[in-house]
Amino acid sequence: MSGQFLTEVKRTHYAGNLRSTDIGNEVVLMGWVGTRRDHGGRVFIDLRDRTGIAQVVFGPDINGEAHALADQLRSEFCIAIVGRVISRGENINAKIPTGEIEVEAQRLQVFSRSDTPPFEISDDSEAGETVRFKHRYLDLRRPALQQNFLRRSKLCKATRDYFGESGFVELETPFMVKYTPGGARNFLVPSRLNPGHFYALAESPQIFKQLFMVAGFDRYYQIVRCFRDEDLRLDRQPEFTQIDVEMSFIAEEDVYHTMEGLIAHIWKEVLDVEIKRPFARLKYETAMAHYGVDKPDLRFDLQLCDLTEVLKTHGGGGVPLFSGALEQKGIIKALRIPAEHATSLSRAEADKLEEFVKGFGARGLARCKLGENGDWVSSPLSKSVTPEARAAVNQALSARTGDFVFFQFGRPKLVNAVLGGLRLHLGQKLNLIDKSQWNFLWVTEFPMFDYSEENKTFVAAHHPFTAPRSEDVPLLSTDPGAVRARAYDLVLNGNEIAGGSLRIYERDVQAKVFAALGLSEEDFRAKFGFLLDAFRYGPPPHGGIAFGVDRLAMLLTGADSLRDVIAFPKTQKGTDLMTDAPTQVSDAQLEELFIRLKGPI
RNA sequence: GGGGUGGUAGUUAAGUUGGUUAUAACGCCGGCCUGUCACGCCGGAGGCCGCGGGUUCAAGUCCCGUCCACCCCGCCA
Repeated sequence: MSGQFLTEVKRTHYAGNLRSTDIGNEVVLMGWVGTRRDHGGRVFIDLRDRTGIAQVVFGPDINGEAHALADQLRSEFCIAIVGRVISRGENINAKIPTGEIEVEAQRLQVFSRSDTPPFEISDDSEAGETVRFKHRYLDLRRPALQQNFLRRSKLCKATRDYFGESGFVELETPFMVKYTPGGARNFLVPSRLNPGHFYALAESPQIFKQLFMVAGFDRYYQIVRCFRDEDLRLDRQPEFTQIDVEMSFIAEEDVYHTMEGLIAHIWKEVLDVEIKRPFARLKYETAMAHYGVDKPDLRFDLQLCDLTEVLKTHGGGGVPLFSGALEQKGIIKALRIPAEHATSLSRAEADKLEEFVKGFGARGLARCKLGENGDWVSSPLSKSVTPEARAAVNQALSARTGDFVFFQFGRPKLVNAVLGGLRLHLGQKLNLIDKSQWNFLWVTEFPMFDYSEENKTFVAAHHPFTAPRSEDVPLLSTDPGAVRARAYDLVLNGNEIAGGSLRIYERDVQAKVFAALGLSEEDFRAKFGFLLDAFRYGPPPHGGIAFGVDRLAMLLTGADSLRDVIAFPKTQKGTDLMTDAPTQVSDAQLEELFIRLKGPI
């Protein structure tokens, strides 16, 4: 019957688009029943589609049959309305865009009825994520979530338009690829045709996009799904989407310029916001020194101060903890909270910060408050510190009366993580962040290698095809830890939204990098032989970058979680509450794959 | 792998030093209502207190274990 209806009647308007200019028109709307207000002789419903809601009114004087049928309408019934747009006269609802009009229902078609939904389909709904994810198709009916996905769609369209007009070629790469060691843990896919052999799900199209450059496509992009089997977070899902880009015959400036253009285009198209270019830049080393992290949020200006040298000259300043840290070649850094912000930080709250930093693995959080005359009050440090050291520290910090100072000492990695985390935490807690800003920042000159304490070797910080800065190439054999890479990240308001590098295309440089990683050419041949082979045939200089689409969407929509911009997200344990994936499989399926489970689980 | 928070009606929450029949709001069902838009009024139904064990005369409440969800650290080239 409803099929017959649609051969006769077509939708003429979306509900949310109706305005007073439509008054007098016959319209056909299709959508879902929101709230229902039944007054007997007048029945009102809110008809919702993806554009918004319009009020529909039923009455015996308008159409008796429709009015009688409207009595049965309930939440989330899927219906069509044929009616006339009329003015609401005095009864305007200023809260909704369609509030000046309503539709007098001449005809009501019920396509399908609905069970009572498990939660209210509304932006005011207080239902938790667990129940919403179980019925995600209903959750996705909520206007706020629909707006997120409409915006995400605009983001993708803007991206394709920009690259299309800039001479980029959209190309696809395989998801099922060869397992490559290092980096993120891979999801594995067993090969039925090759028992005992496995594909990996691509953690990124990295190597394939480089091969596109070897092939001569010159400028490539793709909006592509990537897979990483690592622990999840608010801003991390096991499958996520990247805007993947690679270009030939370029240097860093070409990447920066082209990607700033992309960002500006996206912000203009999606938000109608003009983004100022060029973006600010910060060397990795400076970012770590001043902010303790490689993705600083520069919307507020608290900075860390390195006191290692100052306290060295004062022999630890009389503080046993400091001198102990210095003896073990640790560093000492401090975060100063100026008095005007510190006043809103009560003693109890400052105590709580100790618990906060312990989450980062800190033993504790030494702190002091600057009293009159620069003395340190309410601090265990005040008794032991020498007046000379105290004065020197105060000067290094430019500390004034009423300021709070937090100290951290020990291994550089820990000190920076703790104070960087504390800086961000206090920035939020003390309301120092200007939320109206879009603060873009290039972080440049990342180190080539991290030292792995576990394996006692250097490992690639980005990936092993990242080009070193040419002046640092000699250091590859003498001091790998000091080699800087031609790698860059794009940071927005403290979120890493993109990362990339120029790649190695010269055999001798690649060999030196392998050597620094402690890998023989043989090792690498086994793992990346196809890439090395490809590079024997005239590889162009090239480089690229990849953006996290989900994070971009999250920032563009103001969503609190990646889960609000991914249609069917997974829980923190990687399960799908709607489908129950992952599940166990039958013995027959395992048999076919030549897999035996190691029980019991 | 580690730390933390939570789990009570369809939903969101309250539940005191362990003590009668486990509350509320919204939602739902029935009735009434011609201007509501958080409609209103009258009536009603609805519970494996996450699961398992223990302590006790008595457990939503205390103890142990376990599962699930969320947040953070490690991890994410």
